[in-house]
Amino acid sequence: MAKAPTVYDVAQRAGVSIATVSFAFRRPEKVKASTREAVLAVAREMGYVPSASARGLADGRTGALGLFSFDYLLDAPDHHAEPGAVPPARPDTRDDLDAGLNDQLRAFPLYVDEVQRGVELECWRRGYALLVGGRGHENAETVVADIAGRVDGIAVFPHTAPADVLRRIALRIPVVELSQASRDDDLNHVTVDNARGMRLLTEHLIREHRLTNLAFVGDTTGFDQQGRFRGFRSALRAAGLQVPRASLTPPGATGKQAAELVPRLVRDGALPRALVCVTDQDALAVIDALLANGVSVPGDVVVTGFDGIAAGMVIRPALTTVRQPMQAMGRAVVDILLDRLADPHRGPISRQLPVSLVLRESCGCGAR
Amino acid sequence: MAKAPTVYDVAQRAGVSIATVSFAFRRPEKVKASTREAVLAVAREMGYVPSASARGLADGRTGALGLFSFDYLLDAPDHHAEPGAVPPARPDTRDDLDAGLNDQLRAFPLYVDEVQRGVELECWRRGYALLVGGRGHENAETVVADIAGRVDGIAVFPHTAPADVLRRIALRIPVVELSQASRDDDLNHVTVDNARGMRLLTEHLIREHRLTNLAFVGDTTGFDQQGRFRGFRSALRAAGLQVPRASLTPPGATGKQAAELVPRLVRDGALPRALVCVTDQDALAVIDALLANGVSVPGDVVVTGFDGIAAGMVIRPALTTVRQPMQAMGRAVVDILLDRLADPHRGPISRQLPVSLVLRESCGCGAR
DNA sequence: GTGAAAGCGCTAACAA
DNA sequence: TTGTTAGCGCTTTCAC
Repeated sequence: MAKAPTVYDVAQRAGVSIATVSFAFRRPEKVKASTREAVLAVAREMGYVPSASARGLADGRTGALGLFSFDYLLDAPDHHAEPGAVPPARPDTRDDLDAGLNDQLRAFPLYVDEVQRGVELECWRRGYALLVGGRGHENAETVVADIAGRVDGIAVFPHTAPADVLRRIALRIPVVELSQASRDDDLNHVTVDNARGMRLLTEHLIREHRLTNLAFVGDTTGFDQQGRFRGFRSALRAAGLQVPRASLTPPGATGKQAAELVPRLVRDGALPRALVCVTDQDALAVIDALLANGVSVPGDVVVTGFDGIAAGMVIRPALTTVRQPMQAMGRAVVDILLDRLADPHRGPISRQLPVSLVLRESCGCGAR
Repeated sequence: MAKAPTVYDVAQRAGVSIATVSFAFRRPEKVKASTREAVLAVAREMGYVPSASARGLADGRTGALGLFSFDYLLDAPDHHAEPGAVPPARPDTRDDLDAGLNDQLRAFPLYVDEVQRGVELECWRRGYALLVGGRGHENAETVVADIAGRVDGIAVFPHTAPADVLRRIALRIPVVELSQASRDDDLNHVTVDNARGMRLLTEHLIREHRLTNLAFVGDTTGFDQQGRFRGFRSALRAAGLQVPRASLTPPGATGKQAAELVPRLVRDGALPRALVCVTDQDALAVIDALLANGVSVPGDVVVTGFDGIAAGMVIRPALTTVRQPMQAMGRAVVDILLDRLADPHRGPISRQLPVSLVLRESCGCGAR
């Protein structure tokens, strides 16, 4: 690994000053065409690659945006394998449709992946690089600060970093959080109309499927989840139905906990006619548990989700849900970040993108 | 957006020198506990975030790895939408299973996504940030050099950047290419045994399904593709069957071109009994085209792929293929990069991971 | 049109 | 244990 050639090396070899080398790259119009050609030729020949660190230091911008993401796949089957580990030598003839629902669904992109895809594409389109970080085995606070130190703006999923850390970071660079805005953070936000989406869905269940006994499943801790629960309740209230006070699951419940709810409800004969889940992932886990307990979906119990992840269209019965425009949300994140970068005096920006109902089999619509 | 506090600000406020501030973060053991606490407290209070650019400049390392990727999704339906564009207001009741195969398959992760996932997870696990770039609307050469200037090591997919650009970059930082090694590049490589995988698959078709008239479909330009074609041919040769000289498609053919092949073959009554495709994406396109032309799969024509992408287990008939351990390949990439970083004197590393046969419906195995 | 030189914020000798 | 200081490679203002 040879030492990298620098502006000095190029300048010397080309017989010009370092300023000219720099200008040849950044301000071509300020350099006579012939000198520019000569400099670029020498640079190419020497394999000169400008140091982003030096440039970032000099002009105060890094040209990169950051995304601090989940690592929900950390416990995926493949994860703990050593990089060089040797899988079984004989052909894998196992039918992967029998491989267990969870493992199977892990093969599909989830919410964060879809959003990340949008962020990536928009970053590249606008000429920015994207620095992605996720909390691995380390301290989230350290990692998010580390990323923040490397970029011109950063996006975070909700509940991934402590609020005060984000607040401090937001003092220096624009931060977009992918959730509804809370009271008065200085962050920018990209979100959807959670309440409306869930209200539309609930109304559909009530009006089209004539359901009257609906329960809510999943964590309602975050702002978005609260919005969804609110939408659920308002639809029930408007229809004059009984309005549950809370989700069937405790605060902070995971999909696993949602699934564990099922056998209890079955045992107690307390299954409602519909289980309205706060996310697709919860819904998929619930459907899996219901089927495993001999309960038919949507025959005995209707199940719905929220997000619109790909796995929902693969599972049987296919999942009725509320689709968030995940990729567009990722693009909006970048758009906001660059807006704020272009005009630092602007206040926080919040963008709410529309949701749409996706009616499939699990509510009783469509082909069985 | 306030100006970011620097070491100087923190040092002044804490009444110490900048070296002490720096040490408080990087060499905690070199600073008396009480001063360290005090410094860290001040830093936290002021919202100090160290500048990665400055650090990178000073110590010559950035703490990030790079991945230069595809953007094969650039023409996805969602792509050209403006970030704030408003989708239709009414519920989306369309059954997305009818939405067109291609749009549907785009919802699933492809080869590069799976590999990228592995790179991400391993980077995070080892405490590195990951800078991802893809060729957007810009010059690939510029972009890959730009990324290279920001990281300690970089991984690239084959054919994404000109060979001489890579060679120059490899002079400065370790580069891993995700393909079989060519004659004598100085790059590191992560790959699979393409020839063996394709030979196993072809042997399966010959022995178990008694097929004798097999053709190869897809681009054979790259080293990996060549290996697959070689494996295909060697299986045919060993079985005493006729060995085609070339792929049915011209060099550089895309999945679209592979699909366009189908109507021609149908019209000419020249359909072979099996179409062995060089990638899953080609195979999916071919299956789609066959079904659209009223040809049954695997009844009339057997189709196979190579890669093991998720879409292959969703399509009907489910795709028989050769699975690459994509996530493990991503992890291996990072492993190699960090090895080379730790020992710069080491020569290029090539790691070949094993493949496995995945027998599903499209070859005639399993449930129809 | 080109060059000299002053930083950008941090790290790590070396001094104290 | 802490402080001083010389870079790291680049951008950019100001002279020439």
